[in-house]
Amino acid sequence: MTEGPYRHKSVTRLSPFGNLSPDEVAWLKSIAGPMQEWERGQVIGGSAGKASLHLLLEGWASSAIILPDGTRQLIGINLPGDLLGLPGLSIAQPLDTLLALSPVKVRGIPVAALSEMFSNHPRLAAMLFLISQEERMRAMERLTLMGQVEADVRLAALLVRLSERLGENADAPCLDFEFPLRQLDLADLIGVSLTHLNGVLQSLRAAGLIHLSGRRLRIADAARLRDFANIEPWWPAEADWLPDPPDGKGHPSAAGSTRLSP
Amino acid sequence: MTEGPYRHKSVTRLSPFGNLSPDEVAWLKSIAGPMQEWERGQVIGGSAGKASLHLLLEGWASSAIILPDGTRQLIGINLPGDLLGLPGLSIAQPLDTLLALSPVKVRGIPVAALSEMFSNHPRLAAMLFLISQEERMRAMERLTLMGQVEADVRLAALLVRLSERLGENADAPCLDFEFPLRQLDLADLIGVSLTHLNGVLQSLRAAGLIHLSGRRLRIADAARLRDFANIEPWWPAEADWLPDPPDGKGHPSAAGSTRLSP
DNA sequence: CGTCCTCTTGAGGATAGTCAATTCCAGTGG
DNA sequence: CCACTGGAATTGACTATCCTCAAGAGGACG
Repeated sequence: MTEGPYRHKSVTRLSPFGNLSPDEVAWLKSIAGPMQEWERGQVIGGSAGKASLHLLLEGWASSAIILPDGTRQLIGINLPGDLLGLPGLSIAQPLDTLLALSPVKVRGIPVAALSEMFSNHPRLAAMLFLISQEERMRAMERLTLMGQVEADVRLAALLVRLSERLGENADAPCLDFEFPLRQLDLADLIGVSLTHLNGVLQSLRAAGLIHLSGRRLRIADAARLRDFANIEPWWPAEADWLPDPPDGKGHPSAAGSTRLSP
Repeated sequence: MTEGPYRHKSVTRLSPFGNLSPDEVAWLKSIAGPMQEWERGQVIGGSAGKASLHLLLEGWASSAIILPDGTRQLIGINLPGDLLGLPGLSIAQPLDTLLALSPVKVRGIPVAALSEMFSNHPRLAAMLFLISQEERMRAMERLTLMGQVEADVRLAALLVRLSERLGENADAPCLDFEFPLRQLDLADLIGVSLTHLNGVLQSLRAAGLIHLSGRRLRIADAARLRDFANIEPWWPAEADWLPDPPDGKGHPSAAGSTRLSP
């Protein structure tokens, strides 16, 4: 029972890049603080403006940048297993705020653990590095969509990526799932007004691409939705360059093969 | 003379987070491949679609995502000292292309060097990790501006951040500098059409905020420009958690103090 | 049965895109 | 010295996406 939450919530986010050794798993289990819970709409960590690291165990969250006039941009959707707060480490006055998009459970991670990870667990550090690059690439894609395509395509792309991530463990997009976001959250994700988002949502519904009601989303026509969004499936890289695991189990060249072999 | 380029082109990008030990500097000097040059508009590395790492020595570059219809989004501006291509490591089929915005000089970095860095130079790895987080945060800010403010403010913000980065070494924004970008590049950076960008540029000129002509940009009123852009100055974090340098020179708690002490 | 949150719809207006034509300017060659 | 050339910058007219303001409807919950 103590193994369960770790296998499924935190370690799975690292394991796509290589199987973890027992030492690595044990260390990961040792660094997280006590469980905390936050309600939808609350700031994870209690207050904005100071850096903190949190491992998301349950629920959906988002990093948001809130402008002086109160408007906000949601950067992306964070799912269980994600490590929240890394970008804030790089800047003296953090720009972003961690918001709970649904009721969430998190565990704090002390920043000192990062130092220990880089010193004593180089392979874990490299995996975390890769995950961060992946999230950076996701932000780049969202930036591109924001600048180059219209709101309806942006919304479709957001939903496609979300269904892909939710289906990661099954190696297939998840087509029917709990959907805690409000329309205002979607509007702040794709950068349009609530009024306009509503119209865009209606058009996707009218086209028979999605069904959204009662906090549940069903993707009615995944092929046409992806076609409309005009994006390719997202495959993680084969990370064949990672350092050896400390105990020598498994060849690094075999790392990541579990997900990528079709 | 062999020391010079490294001090000013590659190592300066890492040193804000802590002074480098001789070992670290020597290792950094050993990993880069031969110098390559590319013309403005060319794809650094020769062709899009395959991951590669390059250290930018001279000129301006940009990571771009090019959509099937030919439109492109420039993610950000890369300056000498930047390491290009990191996000591409995380995804099997890279989304982005590295473009030369001016004539550039780069040196290739083998991916295997990353593995060695994580294993044998943990402090350098942690610094590179932090730099990546900083670039991720920059992408997040640009995403926010794209979604929440209008084109003229986006352009102002872009120029403010650029002047800050160009003046990093002097601890003050650079207000008068060579500016190799074409208006089409600016348009693809802030996500508007060339026609519209031209109008926005005119309005900034008419307001007396900037002077741009003949491949040179002068910021005429830095205070009002920043006020118009509505952004705070960007200060790197004090990275007081980095692992110790291998030879024990200098305390980690003093790392980064050189830039942040006013 | 009211209250609050959320979702929905409409009208008018501002921001930004497309299309098209013109000017400017640095090279380049006659 | 001057026409030719191609990239870059500029301008205008028209259209479309998107925003603001406003009002109303549905639903959960006390």
